[in-house]
Amino acid sequence: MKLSVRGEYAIRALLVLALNYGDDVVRIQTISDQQNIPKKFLEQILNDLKALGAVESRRGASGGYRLARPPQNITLASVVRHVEGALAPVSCVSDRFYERCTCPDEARCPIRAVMAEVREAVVKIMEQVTLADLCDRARRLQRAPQTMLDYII
Amino acid sequence: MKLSVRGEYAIRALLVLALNYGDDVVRIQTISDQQNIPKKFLEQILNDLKALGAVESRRGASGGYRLARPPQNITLASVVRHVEGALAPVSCVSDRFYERCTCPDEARCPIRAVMAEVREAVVKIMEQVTLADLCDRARRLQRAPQTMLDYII
DNA sequence: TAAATCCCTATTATGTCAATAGGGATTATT
DNA sequence: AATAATCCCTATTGACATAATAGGGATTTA
Repeated sequence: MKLSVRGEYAIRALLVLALNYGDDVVRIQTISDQQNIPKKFLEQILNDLKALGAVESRRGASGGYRLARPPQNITLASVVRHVEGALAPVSCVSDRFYERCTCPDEARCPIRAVMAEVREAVVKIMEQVTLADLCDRARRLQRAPQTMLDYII
Repeated sequence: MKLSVRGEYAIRALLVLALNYGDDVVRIQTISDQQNIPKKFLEQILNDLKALGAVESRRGASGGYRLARPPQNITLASVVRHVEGALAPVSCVSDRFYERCTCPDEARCPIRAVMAEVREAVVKIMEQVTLADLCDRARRLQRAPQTMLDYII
């Protein structure tokens, strides 16, 4: 039930780009510094996100990355599915990454039914939250004084 | 966002024991056959579940395993937490398996806030569903004709 | 006493993950 | 034209986790 470090880095990097949406491109080095992400590792991840159509890049001196689409158009679900794979806790309830499991009768497996509910709950959140939402939250959290934050989570 | 094979085996084995709750003990071999689980691997898992207090065993000829508590008393959350660890998608939002992440400001991390929501959604289901619920579902699914099952998921 | 079980530890094979390495291609600036 | 700064691409590594196997020991029943 875990997101890999790679997936987390991808979201953190996209958040930086989303916060700079409309401005100039952002260098890998900058993102790496701001977010404590190993630069070379981040290179791979950002490059991979181009295949998703989430980011685009400019090469050469004063090059960098920016979002290829408006932030309200990029969901967490699409990002995680692209860099990690299934959102479902077991692949036998996954829509796009389905694999048969080793249980004797999949159609009558009660565990599968529960796992399908878990999947739905996760997907519902991840498909609904966009990079624009993350930006909103980030800005709201930025304004909140430290003493308030203790009570939010 | 994935359950390991080990965790899946644990639940499948416990389901078998729950369906036989009140009867005699069940041999590893029987569970292994019914559920297509490698016997030696299953040994380790069941033994580990004793530490959780979920199962107890009788040794020797005509030995085997049975639930140590009523099935309505054993939640999926407790099982998965014991054999796998955190239910949370990232450890910085985990209650019992908390670990600080590498992001610059955890208290103001908007990603963390979303991940906390995902955690809540998963925990809500996993803490509520017990082995007794799985038994109910199993029996209901057993009665359903094949043609109905196509429409359930 | 023999057979069937659970019990325990060690080992292995495989794969994944996170990161590093090393250079190539492109572009802006001087 | 030269230089420096960036992105681009592939390969490799080291560490770790996972899934399983192996081999015997302890216990109980028949």
